[in-house]
Amino acid sequence: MAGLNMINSCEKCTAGWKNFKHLSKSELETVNSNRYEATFKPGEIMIKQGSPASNALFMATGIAKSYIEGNNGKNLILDLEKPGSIVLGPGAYVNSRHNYSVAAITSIQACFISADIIKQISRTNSAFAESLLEDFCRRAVRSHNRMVSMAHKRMSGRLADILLYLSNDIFGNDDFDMILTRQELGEMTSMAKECVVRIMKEMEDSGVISSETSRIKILDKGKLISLSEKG
Amino acid sequence: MAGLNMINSCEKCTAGWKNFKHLSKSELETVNSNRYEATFKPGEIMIKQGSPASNALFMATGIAKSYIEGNNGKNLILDLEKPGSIVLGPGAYVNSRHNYSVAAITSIQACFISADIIKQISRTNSAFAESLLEDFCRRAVRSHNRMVSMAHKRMSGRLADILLYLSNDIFGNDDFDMILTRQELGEMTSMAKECVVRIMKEMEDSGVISSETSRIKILDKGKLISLSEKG
DNA sequence: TTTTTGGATTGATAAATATCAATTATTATC
DNA sequence: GATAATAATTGATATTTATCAATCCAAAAA
Repeated sequence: MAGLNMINSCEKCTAGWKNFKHLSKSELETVNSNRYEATFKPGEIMIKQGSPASNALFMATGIAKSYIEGNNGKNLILDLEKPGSIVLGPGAYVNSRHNYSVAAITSIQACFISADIIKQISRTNSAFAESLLEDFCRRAVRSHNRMVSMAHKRMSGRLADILLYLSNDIFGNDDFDMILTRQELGEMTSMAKECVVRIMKEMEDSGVISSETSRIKILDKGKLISLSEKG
Repeated sequence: MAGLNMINSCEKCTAGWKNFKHLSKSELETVNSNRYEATFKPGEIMIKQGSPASNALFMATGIAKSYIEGNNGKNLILDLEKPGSIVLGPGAYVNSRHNYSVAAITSIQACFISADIIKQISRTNSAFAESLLEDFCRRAVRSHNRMVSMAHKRMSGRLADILLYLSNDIFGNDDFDMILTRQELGEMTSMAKECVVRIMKEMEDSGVISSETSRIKILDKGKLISLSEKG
């Protein structure tokens, strides 16, 4: 199954899930021989909400979105997934179903890793188990921050939060490709796509960002932070 | 430290955290001899956001609220805590700080249990560690549901969700004391307290509930569910 | 290059929600 | 039980946000 550019083995994987550092050679080899590489084109669904949570998804390259499909046809983007992180939804430990979907934003290389094997190893390797706990907890903290942002802030504050997230956590750069559509930005901030456009225009008019549809540059991070804090 | 009515020892605790069933006699005794009972009056803060996450809080009796204190003086109630559940915020595994506060709604008996001891036991008892994971994951799933409710539903749908939660998950009864103030209902649904009043009045006028300020009765659960689904 | 298609944008308008200012219960305190 | 303090309620109004209906643009396909 190996052979693509970056992924020859878990051990040599340039994206390497940091939790794997807790694994012994033989444990890592177990994972390595039970993984399935896959590539995805933008827009393709990688994990479907409601399907059996039989696999975790390791992100080797590219960016994906985790999102909940609401019952009225609306989506809520929970988070973006970047290389080096593993997507093992909490459903794996609750009802063995994925409680959200994951879809490729960019082209993606990924590995499916059996959830059973991850659970199995976590039963015999406590350091690995603890690192799993840490992963879930980090997501919980982030999820709480998202909730506060959405519950307490008006549109400009919410959009500021997402732009700061993209800049600080996803790209590590104030100048980046806007890989999300206006619609998706809305699904991440709980606002209509038209409102995304309008608020971004306001930000551009006031010199906070420069925006060229598919490219964003943060010109005044201080102002953006203050928009976020003002709410 | 023991001696109050319900709590003589972890082993005999009538509220018993179900995860403790995975503990050996001696592990349970370790927990038992390292717990600190406390009682709280309504309104008292049990865990303060930002403080060191040195203890988990086990709920023996009563109801508490977990809530995030936003920076503009607004609170967001994340969830209610009821007897038998343990409150070990994700911060314990992220930055060793509580990332939300917990306060008593009713009178409460609780035990503080050292977070270090819980972590320690989870390192040697994998079944217990897995049950901890399950707890965190259950909360994550619930948190996702809350996010969808808040992001996709209008006020009546959000309030319907909370009333159903109180009825199904907290009291197990369609007729219950409304232990939350209108303000708190608002902090749970992201709406102004005046709006809570108005929507509840609408529900009463349309025969969905009967409401007497501090007592709620769900008269037509079908309609309430349909309000929740309509969004 | 031309056509097609889906996303982006704009303006006008409607709907939802918050805020403000009183007023009226309720509950707690003396 | 009288009084004070807190919560609930109400109506009027302002703000925020969503929706609708056209266009406009830009990338992909023919």
